[in-house]
Amino acid sequence: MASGGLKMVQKMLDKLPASEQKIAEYILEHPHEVVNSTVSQLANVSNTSGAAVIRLCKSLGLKGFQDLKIRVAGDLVKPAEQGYRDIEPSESMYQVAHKTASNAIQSLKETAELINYDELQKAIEALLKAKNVHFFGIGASSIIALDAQQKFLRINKGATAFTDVHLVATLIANADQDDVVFGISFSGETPEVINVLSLAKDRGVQTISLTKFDQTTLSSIADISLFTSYSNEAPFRSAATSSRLAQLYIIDVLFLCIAARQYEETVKHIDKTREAIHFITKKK
Amino acid sequence: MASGGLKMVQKMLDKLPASEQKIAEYILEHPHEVVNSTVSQLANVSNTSGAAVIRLCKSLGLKGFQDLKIRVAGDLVKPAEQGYRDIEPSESMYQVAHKTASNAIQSLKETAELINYDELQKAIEALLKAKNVHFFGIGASSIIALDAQQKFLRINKGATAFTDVHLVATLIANADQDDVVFGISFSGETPEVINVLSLAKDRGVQTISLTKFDQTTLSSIADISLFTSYSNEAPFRSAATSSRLAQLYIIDVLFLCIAARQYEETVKHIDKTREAIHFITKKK
DNA sequence: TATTTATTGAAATTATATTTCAAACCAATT
DNA sequence: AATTGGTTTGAAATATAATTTCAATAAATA
Repeated sequence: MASGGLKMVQKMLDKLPASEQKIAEYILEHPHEVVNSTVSQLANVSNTSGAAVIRLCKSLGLKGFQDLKIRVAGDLVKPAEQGYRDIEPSESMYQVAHKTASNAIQSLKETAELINYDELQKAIEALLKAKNVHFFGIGASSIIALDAQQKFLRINKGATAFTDVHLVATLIANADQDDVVFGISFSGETPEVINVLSLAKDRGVQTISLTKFDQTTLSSIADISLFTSYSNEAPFRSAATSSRLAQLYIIDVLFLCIAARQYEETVKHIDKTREAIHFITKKK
Repeated sequence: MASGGLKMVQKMLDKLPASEQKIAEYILEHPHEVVNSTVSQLANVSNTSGAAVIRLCKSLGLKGFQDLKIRVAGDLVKPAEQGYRDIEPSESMYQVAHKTASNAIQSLKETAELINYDELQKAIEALLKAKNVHFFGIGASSIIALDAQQKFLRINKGATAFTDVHLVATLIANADQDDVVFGISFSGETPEVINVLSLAKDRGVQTISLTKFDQTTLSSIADISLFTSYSNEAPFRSAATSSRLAQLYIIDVLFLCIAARQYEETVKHIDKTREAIHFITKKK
């Protein structure tokens, strides 16, 4: 469970202010020491202050210093991971199939580890309360939005997934106070998605973002930010393979958490959906 | 490094005084909670006192409570669990996230194992030769079709993914001899998809199916059949979670095999695509 | 240059861990 | 049954650590 602390530190390293960076470097170099030290000890060895240590924890999206220690401790017992491998010219089908599977698995594992359960909790509460959820993504992310829409409609939650910015603007303009706008963009920098979330925020509509784990414009705008694992893009993966599975995975987790929270009701809705589809199909 | 905390607790269990034993039992039953709680929280939930908690730590030969937490955290980082498990009522977010991940991983592994490389080879040849590929799926599978379309368009392969049966019939009526109709249906029994593939076959257009691994109507109709792992449907998974990831995985494998076969060309097309998107985005 | 904005660590505050200690318990002995 | 000596216990006191606040400073922007 709790782990991935070192990965978080690594990822954020060059986006941090100087003092936090010094601490981050120390952590990466001496993870074993960190696990058994206190805030002020860490402040000392890295020539900074306790406040900076706490700030670093928060910058990483963690609850506090304890949380960081727990996660780093988790990293230290884990066997070395396989890592990502890109597809190369004239590779055998067998190799392609296996690399693809192991990249996907890697990505799922990392994404699961990176989940911030406080944010997830907030997202679930917001989604439960909302009358309508407007999913919005463009390009590859539009597919994630559609998938999410399908899922939520099945449990009788109003959901939209248009890709037309004008339409989405209309929806937001008329949105209820409890509704949610859910922006999806792997890079977190897609202008259309940023605009849509900005609009929503301006109108006081709640926003959730789903981006790669990073300081992205989108995640900084959103009230609640969810993340998938980040992996360096290599030419072929850029056509979005594992990253997309990770996004779908997060959607699944949201859906299933909500489903688990209202178990009986969900089962009922899903049964109704199934019957309805059966009815349509038989009719021909 | 730091781990084995749970083992220590287990070993000592019956040598401990009553109050410490209660705490030890709680730790063994709820290790996840323990990792994120304080001395007094643990004292409360186990109906003892803070002092007893500290005494337990010392009894185990540890330095203190922090040390215990770190070691338990280490124990919790275990390799992904095996097998499928359905979501149950009022499950914790953490459990949902991990069950979902391990189900997905399991499904991907199985699907990779099930690949028939002769059929895959045939599918790749057919797709390489085709001027246009018509992906067709309904409901959850329509999303897989859209994903496939996006991928193939990126490498300059004509691709459609309509859900309107009339439109698809039109496309097939006018299809080239080398074109491919690609039917997607997890159950393999969706009437619309069966009809579309039947039509294609009747018109002498090549057909590929993607279904669960089973004797399905769809796979028996298709010239080339591809499969994802089959797993008994439980109420919640029926909302298609892992099965859909497995379908996307197969699409990825197809795409990447084709990409690997025409490496230079693919890289060129993907670069062009990226530039085009960049251009559109900048324009505003 | 003036003005805002971000970064920083010392000190205050708050939370948490640990120790102390008197009371309660219990088993063995008279 | 009463006495004794050793355990065990948790409330309260204390010590330690984590977190927040805030004013000073540095960097960016106008």
